[in-house]
Amino acid sequence: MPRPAPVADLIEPRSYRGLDASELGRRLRELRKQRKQTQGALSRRTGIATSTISKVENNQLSPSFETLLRLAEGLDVALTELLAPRDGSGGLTRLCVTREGQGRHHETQPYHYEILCTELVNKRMHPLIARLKARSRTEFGELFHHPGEELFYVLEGEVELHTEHYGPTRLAKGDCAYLDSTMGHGCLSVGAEDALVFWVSIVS
Amino acid sequence: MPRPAPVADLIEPRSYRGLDASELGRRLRELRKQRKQTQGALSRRTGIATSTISKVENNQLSPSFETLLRLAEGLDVALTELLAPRDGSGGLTRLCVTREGQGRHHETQPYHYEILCTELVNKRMHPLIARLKARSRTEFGELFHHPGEELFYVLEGEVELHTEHYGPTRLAKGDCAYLDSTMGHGCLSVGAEDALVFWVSIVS
DNA sequence: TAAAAAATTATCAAATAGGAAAATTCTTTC
DNA sequence: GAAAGAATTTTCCTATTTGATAATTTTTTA
Repeated sequence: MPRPAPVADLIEPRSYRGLDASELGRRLRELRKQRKQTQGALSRRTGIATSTISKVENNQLSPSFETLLRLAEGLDVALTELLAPRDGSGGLTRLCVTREGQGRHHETQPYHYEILCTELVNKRMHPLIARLKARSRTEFGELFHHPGEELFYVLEGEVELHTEHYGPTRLAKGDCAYLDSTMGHGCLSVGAEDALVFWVSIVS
Repeated sequence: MPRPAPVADLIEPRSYRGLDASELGRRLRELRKQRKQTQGALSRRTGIATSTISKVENNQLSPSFETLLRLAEGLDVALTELLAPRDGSGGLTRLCVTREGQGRHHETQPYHYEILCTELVNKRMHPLIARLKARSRTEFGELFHHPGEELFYVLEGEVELHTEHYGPTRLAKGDCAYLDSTMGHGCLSVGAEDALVFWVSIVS
């Protein structure tokens, strides 16, 4: 049975600022106006009564999932676009720099991790540098698997990437791999020295 | 006025596959099981009756926005995570490898890009290698700004990172920076040779 | 500015969601 | 494998949402 990756535990999930119940109406009206649609037009496109649309826009009722889906479709937006307007205007500008060797170090069986930019919480991607200690498939143990995606770039040494659904692949310095983390995966060092990779992971 | 980054144009927006009405139940149950919660436990956390949770899980009713919000909160996930599971949690296992120098090359004024893992669409992160051509702030021109977040790791040379809200920062080989892309930003080479960075960007 | 048209909101009946508790199904324990 | 316990589903009833239509407000036109 695959085990969850230890990184996943170290990574605090991104705090999401979605709409709260009282903002949905404003948001719906905003999108509709943007598209220069009237309630009537939106009603025709979605089959939802104008009276209902009015009540939603005025936060007088909490529409069902069905209704939300039809509204989003009628506005030609993804549901997430309706419910979680991308920020950017939210304007929380941030910057974080980690100098070579100054990350937070963390030891696991097959990898030594140096986790980078840990001062910055709420980031969506999680960069780290991993030194691959395992040198054989058996030494690695069970493959990791967890929700999300990850990619890595080989900085030093030679890597053998093992996954659940593909044959082992060799990667040399300068090579890059991208994979779906739900698929069992794990990296070994196969060169003379332990390999070093720059790794970026995104959860769920 | 800041200009949008040319990378943004090259990156195909992540194709969003939202849930349709009949998938919500399965999705809710999946998340709940993942967290090893019972309907009873989730009920206690959210104040929603187990009977209601059961009906939602079996697609016997279409929960209101209120209820959706409370369910997401009780599961400790963003609403979007409940409603729009990323591919990958859907178990579409994928792998993509790009060998050194084999990415898609793309020239812009301040950067030469080599975009990696382009065969894989629908990925959330976008890795590339950038050679920094600009050597002064004026040569760079307007700072880039676009929705999303990005990080980079210095592979060669010396980098000066300019941003809208922070003073310029020098980065040497092995250093890593993480930033909010909505803030104006741009990198210069300040060493003897053009600097080379491994860059990862995530849009919206 | 008055009248007409369009858009939005209020009203009320019908349909659907949501909760309490009983009934069932699934797990554990002996 | 039966009994006990836990988890889930069903039942039944109340609260809320939804749609049709009427009333109101806003916009357009003459």
